Amino acid sequence: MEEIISTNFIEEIINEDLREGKHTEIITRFPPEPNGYLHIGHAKSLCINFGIKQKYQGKCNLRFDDTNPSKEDVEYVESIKKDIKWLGFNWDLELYASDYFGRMYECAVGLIKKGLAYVCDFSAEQIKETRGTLTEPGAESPYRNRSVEENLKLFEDMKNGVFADGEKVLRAKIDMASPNINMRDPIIYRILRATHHRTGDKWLIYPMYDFAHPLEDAFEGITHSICTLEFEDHRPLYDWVKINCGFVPGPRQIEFARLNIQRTIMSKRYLKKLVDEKFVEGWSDPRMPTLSGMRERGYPPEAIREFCNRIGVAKANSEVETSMLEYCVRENLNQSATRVMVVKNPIKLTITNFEGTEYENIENNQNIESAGVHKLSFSKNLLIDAEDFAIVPPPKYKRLVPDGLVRLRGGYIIKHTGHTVDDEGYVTEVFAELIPNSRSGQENAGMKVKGVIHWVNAEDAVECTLNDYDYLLTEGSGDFSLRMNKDSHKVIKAYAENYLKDAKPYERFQFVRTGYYSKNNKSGLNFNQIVSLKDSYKG
RNA sequence: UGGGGUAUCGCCAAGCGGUAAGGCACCAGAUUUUGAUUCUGGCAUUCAAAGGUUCAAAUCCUUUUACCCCAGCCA
Repeated sequence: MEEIISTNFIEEIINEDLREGKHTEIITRFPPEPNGYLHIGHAKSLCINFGIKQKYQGKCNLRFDDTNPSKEDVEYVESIKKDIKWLGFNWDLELYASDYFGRMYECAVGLIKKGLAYVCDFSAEQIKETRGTLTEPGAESPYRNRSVEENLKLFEDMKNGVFADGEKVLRAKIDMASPNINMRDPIIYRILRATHHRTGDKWLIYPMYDFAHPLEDAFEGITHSICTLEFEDHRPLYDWVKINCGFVPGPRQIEFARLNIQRTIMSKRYLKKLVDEKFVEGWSDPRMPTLSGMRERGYPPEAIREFCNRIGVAKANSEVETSMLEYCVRENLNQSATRVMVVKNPIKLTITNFEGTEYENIENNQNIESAGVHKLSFSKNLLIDAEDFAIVPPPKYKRLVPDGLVRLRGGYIIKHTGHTVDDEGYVTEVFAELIPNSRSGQENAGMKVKGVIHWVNAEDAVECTLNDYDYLLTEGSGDFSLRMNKDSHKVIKAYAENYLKDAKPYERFQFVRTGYYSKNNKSGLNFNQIVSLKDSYKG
């Protein structure tokens, strides 16, 4: 096989394994527990695992790690599948840890027969008490030296429902004095009477992660089992199970640093709390950092993948700035989104020297020649955004001012001639006259103007709602208390070009900000710059 | 205090003994009918710190420091 250039440490490991002839095909897996929706952190793992599949022309399985029925639900398996597809990945095999319960049981029996596992009668409290501490060794259980026959019988009884939940557990017999707490006779099977979303009430005992995971990987012939850093301490146990159940050399566990994004909640537990306590409308609320939430916002899946490529893979804990993600979204939308004019806070603009109706050709996307144009009607009754006219302009203001000139994007240059204000001093209507022959290509088109503003024809503009997604759910500085504002999700009423009327059924527009008007505050995404319809990204 | 990890620009991140890639952010300028895009230029004499080895060290050795993870019958 020809040498593959590696771009991160995981690929380096794989390359070395390949060089040493350990494998002929590389197989990875994405193993979510169906207890919540996928979020941007999972996207990183997805990109790593499916990226390896693609790079080495191997395989990547989707395996639901459903070993704890008390937390899992089919709703989650469906959402997970949908989100992975949306992100653009195709798994080879769709598997469930629960399909292996029988084989896992046999492996446990095998361990007992080898004298490497025993049934322990300790209560949860007793196990905790005898586990020792970080600095002190644990104490051996008095049940540790039961005979193989007795253990076999007891374990079978556990399976057959002879005992109550928590009455007994199966433990691996390793080393209660190990400095690695995971090796202090870890529990590998517990009794749990809960209806499993796939196996129903067939099983009363369920394997623990540390026992189940290496077996799942081994059963499937996974070559590289990629997980996050917190499992580094579990690797000795992973290998212990693998070896003692007879899978040698078997899969190799590799750990990488999970993704953290500045001020973004990335823990399933807290995301679930937000959903359960109705801080949001659900897992797919556009404020959520879930893949489905991002889909609702109009984030293209390609942008998320690009983000994952750019942040890289390493073992150092890090926290990526949100500007990195936003950049990827902007970069993609810049090349794909149809530009549409939208006025979010409308004031009337009356053109005093124009009658009738004309049509302007609006470029769908200036960055793509083939994107074409669409028509926008023009009349004397227009709407512009309140922010685009200022009686007293702030410094460096580039839009309409009293007696000033400004270009209506895609149309004429206009000159301010007057305006009216209400009792509180807010502008209610602006009057202007257009400069004849000032449209693109015409003789007066070259006039110097302050800037270019958005507008819509009041006579046929459509009302729409926009998500003001300034607000991604964020944690308060330094703590995870759920004190974000419930109202932080603004849905703005706005007016858009009539062109959008027939676009597609939609409830809300998503828009992306490409820069704020204020120079020192342009880290966000820009309102009237790029508009993408969320439906265009429905996968 | 036991064990396992990690430290390279504000944020990610290459680098694997031969004299600090790249991206984001930021700054300056040019183009521009989106204050966008695009384009050009600037942004680590220094790699957590201190010693040492070497002609040569971010890379090797020693010591120190900081941060992260582990005591669920969760994953």
